Amino acid sequence: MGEKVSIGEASRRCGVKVPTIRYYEQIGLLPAPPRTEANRRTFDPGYLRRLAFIRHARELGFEIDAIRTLLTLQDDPHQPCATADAIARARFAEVEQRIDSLNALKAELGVMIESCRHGKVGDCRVIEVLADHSQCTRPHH
Amino acid sequence: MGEKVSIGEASRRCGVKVPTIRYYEQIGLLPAPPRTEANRRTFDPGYLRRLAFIRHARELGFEIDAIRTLLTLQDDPHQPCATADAIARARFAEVEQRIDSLNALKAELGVMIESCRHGKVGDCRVIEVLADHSQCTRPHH
DNA sequence: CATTGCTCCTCTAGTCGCTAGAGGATGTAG
DNA sequence: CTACATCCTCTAGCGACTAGAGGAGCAATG
Repeated sequence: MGEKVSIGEASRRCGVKVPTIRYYEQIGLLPAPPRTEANRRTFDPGYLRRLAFIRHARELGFEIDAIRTLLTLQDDPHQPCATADAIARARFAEVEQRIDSLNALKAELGVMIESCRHGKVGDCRVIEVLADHSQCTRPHH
Repeated sequence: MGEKVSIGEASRRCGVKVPTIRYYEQIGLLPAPPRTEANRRTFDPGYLRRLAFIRHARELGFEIDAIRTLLTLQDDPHQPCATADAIARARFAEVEQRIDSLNALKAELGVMIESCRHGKVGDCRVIEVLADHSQCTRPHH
């Protein structure tokens, strides 16, 4: 079944851009794949799985370094998964925090936009609120 | 009242780090302030207001380029504020989107963490879900 | 067989918004 | 007078890519 594919095909299948794949190889997140006689990279199914793993983890906002750790964990299935769990939990906390602060932001922006009466800049609440932090409803930041 | 202050004082008052102030000057977001005889920058109250404006806008997530526009708008109070309004609305939409996608992410991470039974990596749901996108509850990304 | 056009290769440099550090001059307190 | 803080300029680095130059190979059509 699984045969070797070109970098373009790997890109299409995994949803990772060609230069990004090369970049991952360059920084050592992925090993250098074997080449054809014409010096082109060839990707086997295992490699594609790793690539898809990375893509998914990146979408979930994990940093490259965290992914590096997760990948090495994945390679040794007998290790306890406490590390993987900790990484996921840390990311969860980050995301929660980020949501909170974005919600505060959204409220702030909402007030700004609401109270803009679309006149001249001189009376614009958007500009005014930006100019004066003390007008913020909450000390969100 | 308003007298001229040093870069360190400006930094303290506006909550913008010293190198960042110099950086803003370098990229032309702020004008080059006058200097003392000993070549030190001096900041007057008007400059400090601009700096505070920038800081607040950055906290609200506006990009430097947007801030550049907002600053020039601020300088001409007779212009209609439609542009400022549009910038704020665009940012609002961005924030909303970001919140949505972070909520999806949070759910995903929550499921991962919940179903990790803290055994070996080989059975770890965290690793497993990352490796297989199709296990995601929703096609959030 | 030749040409066209796509994919691939390497390499360097750019993006954004800072941040860090070197190396040196000046200001302030004890 | 001597510390030490603050200031100056300049260059380089961060993360995670992205863009572009310049060149080679491969597949399909005429």
